[in-house]
Amino acid sequence: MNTTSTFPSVNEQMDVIREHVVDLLPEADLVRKLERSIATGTPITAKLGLDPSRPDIHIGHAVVLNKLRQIQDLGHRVVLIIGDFTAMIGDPTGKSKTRPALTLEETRANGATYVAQASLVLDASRTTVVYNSEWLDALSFRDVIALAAKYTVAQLLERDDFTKRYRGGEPISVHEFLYPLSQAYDSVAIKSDIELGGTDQKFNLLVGREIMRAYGHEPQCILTMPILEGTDGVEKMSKSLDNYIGLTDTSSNMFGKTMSIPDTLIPRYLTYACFASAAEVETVTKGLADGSLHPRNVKVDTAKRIVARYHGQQAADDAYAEFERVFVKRDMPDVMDERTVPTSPVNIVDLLAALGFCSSKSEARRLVQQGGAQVDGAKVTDIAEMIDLSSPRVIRAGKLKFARVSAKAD
RNA sequence: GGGCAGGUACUCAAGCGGUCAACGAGGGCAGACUGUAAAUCUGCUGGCUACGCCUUCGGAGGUUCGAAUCCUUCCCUGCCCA
Repeated sequence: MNTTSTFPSVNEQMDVIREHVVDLLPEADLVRKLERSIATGTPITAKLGLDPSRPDIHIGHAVVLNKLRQIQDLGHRVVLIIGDFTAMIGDPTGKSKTRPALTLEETRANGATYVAQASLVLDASRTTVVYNSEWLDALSFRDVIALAAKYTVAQLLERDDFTKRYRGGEPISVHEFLYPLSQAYDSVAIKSDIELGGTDQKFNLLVGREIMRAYGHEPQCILTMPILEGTDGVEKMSKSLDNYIGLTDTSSNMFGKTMSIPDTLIPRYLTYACFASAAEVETVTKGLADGSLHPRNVKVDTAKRIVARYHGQQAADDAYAEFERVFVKRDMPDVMDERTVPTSPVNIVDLLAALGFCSSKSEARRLVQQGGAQVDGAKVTDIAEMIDLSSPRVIRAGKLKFARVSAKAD
């Protein structure tokens, strides 16, 4: 391996790493690590912990992944830690639906899915994937107590949500206190130089520093990225809130979802989903404020860039054309799911439910009665209407759901 | 271990023997208006073999013609005392 010339200068690296981050602590330590990295020709290790109970990645996660990619492009390496250990335990309180207990197979499968999606952003050649059960399973109860002895309850209560829940009289289980510690122990295990995460992870990342020090390691630096708001513009992007843009969403969906974000979010998306330069974002923000730029056009541009990032420029242009056709000219989409149903004349309500467009027949009934159902572009408002599917018809439910449906040929 | 306060639909939160599938708010969905934005307005928001039926108000029993509402017991949470 080549040595010192492999890496850009410390200043250049710091400029890249610092861009768009919320916290980078402590910068001086990172400078020192980078200097040593250059001197020894050794890449630094950047850590990211992943929760395998939710393997779907969206562009909110991609904010951190993009930053990791930048660090990789500087010549460094990334270690993805799949948190299979905690995922296998689940949440003993049974109160959190976000942490169902997974089997070993599930954590492996989800981990693989996660890595596959993360690879859309990361440079696989500089990425290592590890499972934290590897070392956490090996700890004895004695080890755990020794670990727990290195941190105090007062320190743990500094964490925002712990404080709030404690003050608000809400339950906090002991194992929840242990999670930050186990995550910190991961840092010890892989000797990370820097750990990345969303701003909501800041506390946990900092615990990693303390614990590393307590185990005689050089503490990691921490880097946090903002939590990107979901398409509703208020809540953080998440699968369970269904306000997310998935990395594997189709180009049209990706485009459409981006178009539905509130205007106020455009600069955020431009910055964190497109990694546009601060100068450009500044220009756009100004343009939007003084009216010289139309929000809709800026949003189109943003949507195109997001789609291009994951599907390529051609797909982005196509998605835009499609969007124009369907939502501006109110025409039919060019491509849509082809579906078949077993019987031919079929009741509209049964059809919508069978297609999965509505989760129950009652819901389908409501949709029809409220004028949200169309067949070949014509509204169907009678819940008793029978639809003839001997030839394919285009079924539309609400604004977004389309399918070309025919009766099963066999 | 003792005392007190609680556990209601996606969330918050009313209800305290029948008129309760359960007020209200938020969220969500649909429609109008738009730029698939925001704001606004309207309707809907447990399920079904629908003018009726079934399942829901922490769990299990019980009282009653009838319970989310009363009783017993169990589970869970918070606070205070030990």
